[in-house]
Amino acid sequence: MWVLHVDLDEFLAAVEVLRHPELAGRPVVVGGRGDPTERAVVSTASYKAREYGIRSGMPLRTAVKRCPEAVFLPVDKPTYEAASEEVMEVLRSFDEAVEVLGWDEAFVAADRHDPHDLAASVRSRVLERTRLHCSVGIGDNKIRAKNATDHGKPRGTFTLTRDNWWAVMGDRPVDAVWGVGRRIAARLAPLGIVTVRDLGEADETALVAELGPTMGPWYRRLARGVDASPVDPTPWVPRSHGHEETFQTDLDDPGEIEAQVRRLAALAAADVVADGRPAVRVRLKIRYVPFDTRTRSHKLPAPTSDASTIADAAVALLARTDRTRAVRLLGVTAEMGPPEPSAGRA
DNA sequence: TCTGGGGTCCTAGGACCC
DNA sequence: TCTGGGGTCCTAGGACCC
Repeated sequence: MWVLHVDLDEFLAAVEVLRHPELAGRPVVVGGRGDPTERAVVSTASYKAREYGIRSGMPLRTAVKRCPEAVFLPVDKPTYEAASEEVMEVLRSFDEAVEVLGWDEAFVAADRHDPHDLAASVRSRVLERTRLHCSVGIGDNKIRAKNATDHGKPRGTFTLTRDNWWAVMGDRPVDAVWGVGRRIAARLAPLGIVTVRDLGEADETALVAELGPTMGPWYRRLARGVDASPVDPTPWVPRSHGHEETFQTDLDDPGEIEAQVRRLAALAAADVVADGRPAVRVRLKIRYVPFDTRTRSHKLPAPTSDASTIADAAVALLARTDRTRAVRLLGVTAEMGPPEPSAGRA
């Protein structure tokens, strides 16, 4: 039993190059509103831009310093969503389960003895029908397939199984594993856990002491590449809808802050209405200057899709924050109830 | 490297109840 | 009242991913 992890190469940049062919081979940076003087970060840098050290998550202002001649383009969500949907349709055209992970990646079940032909077919059919290149990780489970893709990029295929897991991953830093980030890596380092092998062979009680009874064993399993979960083709049901904004200029006027909270709440409420499931909780996020972030949340007395109820709840949360400090970011999120498997009693 | 915007999931502490 | 133990709900925050 095999799993493929399909990941588009430089996805946002590649989509932009399709409609601006003259940009092929140039350093292209997609992020924010496409203005490198603004507060925003890189969503995707083309491979050419990466040669200058530009990476996802980097401030645009840093990116433009590294490569002043790069082409900066705004994030065009509807276009990428449409391109993503085309790709996912191609993946579903193979008679296998497809689990979508994001705009540019998905797992595809490969229920056969040899998955390599399927991997090759996926890459060629995606290219033929969408003109987009992708890389494919082949694994004996989802975790190994996901980790394999990095080694296949760009435009390639790589196979990771229990047989070569330690040889390929063992000496890499712990945060090379999908699901282990810089924070966990920093907490593990003092325990002498630095490599993937260190984590996979770590004493479980030490991990439980540091990371808790659930997460400790979970991270150890990740580092061993152990995963029995199936490719799940169930359509995604969102748990929440939110909007947030980092302001180009910090906000210090309370009236303006409240107006912005209402604006963001209206956007979140519109998404809730479009989703067709009422909100049960409203969360306010506020990031003060220079960068410390607080959240306040409130369970609504009753589920609602009413925009003014949601906005009033967000403003009530704002009243529970420090209103004397300058504000860099505001966000409002509406959480829906858990997806209902069937119509229960009220 | 002066640090976006969309999300998900887990943990811990306090309130409250029996 | 010099106060046990278990369970659930709510809230805030942390960590991760693309």
